[in-house]
Amino acid sequence: MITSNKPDVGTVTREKLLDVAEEMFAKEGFDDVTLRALTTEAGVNIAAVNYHFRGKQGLIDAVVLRHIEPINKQRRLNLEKLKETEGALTVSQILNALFAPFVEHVMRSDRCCLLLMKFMARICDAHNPRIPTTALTEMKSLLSDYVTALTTCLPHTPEADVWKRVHFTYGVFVTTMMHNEMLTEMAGDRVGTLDVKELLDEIVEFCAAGFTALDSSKA
Amino acid sequence: MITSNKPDVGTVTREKLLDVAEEMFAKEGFDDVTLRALTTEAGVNIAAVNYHFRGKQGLIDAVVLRHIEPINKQRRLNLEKLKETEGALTVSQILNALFAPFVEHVMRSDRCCLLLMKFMARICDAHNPRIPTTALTEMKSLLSDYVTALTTCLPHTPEADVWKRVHFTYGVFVTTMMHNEMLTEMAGDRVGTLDVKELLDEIVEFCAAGFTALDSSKA
DNA sequence: CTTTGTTTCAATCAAATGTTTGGATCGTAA
DNA sequence: TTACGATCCAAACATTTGATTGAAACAAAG
Repeated sequence: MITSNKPDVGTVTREKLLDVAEEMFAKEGFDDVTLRALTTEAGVNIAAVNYHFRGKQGLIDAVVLRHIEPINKQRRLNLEKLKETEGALTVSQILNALFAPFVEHVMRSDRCCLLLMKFMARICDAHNPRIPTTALTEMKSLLSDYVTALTTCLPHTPEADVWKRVHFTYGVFVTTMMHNEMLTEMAGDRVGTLDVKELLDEIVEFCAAGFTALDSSKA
Repeated sequence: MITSNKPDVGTVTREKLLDVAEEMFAKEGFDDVTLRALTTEAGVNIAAVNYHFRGKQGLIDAVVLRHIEPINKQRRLNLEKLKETEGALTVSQILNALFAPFVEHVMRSDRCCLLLMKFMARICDAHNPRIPTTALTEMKSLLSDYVTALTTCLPHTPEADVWKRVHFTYGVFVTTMMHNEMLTEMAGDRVGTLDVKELLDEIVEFCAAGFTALDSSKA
């Protein structure tokens, strides 16, 4: 045996870095967080980032994949399960299969909901060069399958237009997650008690209406 | 007389800076464009930025306000004109009054449509500290008036929920404008021939359906 | 105790960036 | 021409940032 028997020796600073990075990246974005601010907040020497993650990008990769992978796995599962059900699917069902894993992941975490939402929204910015490419290709392939499913239940909408509408929906989702503090402000008396599940249902209903309305208007 | 009688003497580098800045900011964002890259592209000395605009932020302010002000002015006009019409307004009418000035401004410009769309999308990122505050307060006040108008034609939706849906719509609009190159890719054979007016109509129809569906489901 | 591998730390490095400076250049008016 | 204000420019400056280094601290094994 070379290393110690206590499994978490030496991994405490690594975990600390991941947690603090996640929080600060969510609040300020990947580029606006300096390694100095991050390591100071974590109570860790700045060289630890290079030691444990081979640099800033490595830290970003680690903290991003930690969240995005289980969510996308569940999304695949949901779609498979949905395909097995008999009868025609509704747009709402499919959109829900796509977004519910996100909500479940957020609520399962012991972390502040609003912060995690914001972090996930930053991950969804597919044009940010800091997002690891492995996450992007997986996301693209996943969306492709969802578009196929959506096309089958929108008889009058060509697939190219379904893509466009998925893009619209994606816009609603990301912007809402990113600027969620505006929603808590609007909630009035129930400040801070933003129900993520409820919010997702509203988004799904809003977008599903858009899908079906444009489909029937082409009939 | 102190200065020359030719009105555009000495303003050529100023204009050049504004034009190049607009294009590069659109493509890469405010922070990712360095003054060196910008002035090199413009064929101008780097000190010109400080001389003409008192620094990078001053340049950003100038190029942002140059576009946002005429659009918001037209938006106010449209809403006033709409209020004067008899009978109840539709959600589509109001959303159109909000977005049409943007399209008209883009098409009136001699600049590349897609670039200008992207630039405007960046301006709409209200949380970017580089966006001049004067533009933000105007936008907030403007949106408030539009929400009031929307509330009157959605009898079952409380104003707080109208705000939420406006937020959704804003998300569709901004994301679509920002990542418009994805849409041209999807267009297939008609690559590059993205019709901005047509695209806006689709967005309005998509979102209007979401507004009315959620209103009637509460009836 | 000595050795070995892992982890931490203060200090330093190299590159990039916005800003500033002091003088040169140019056009115009007296 | 001369004087003057506006404009331009090469060079330098101060700061920040991610990365690196070499030694120290530590724990476990021999």
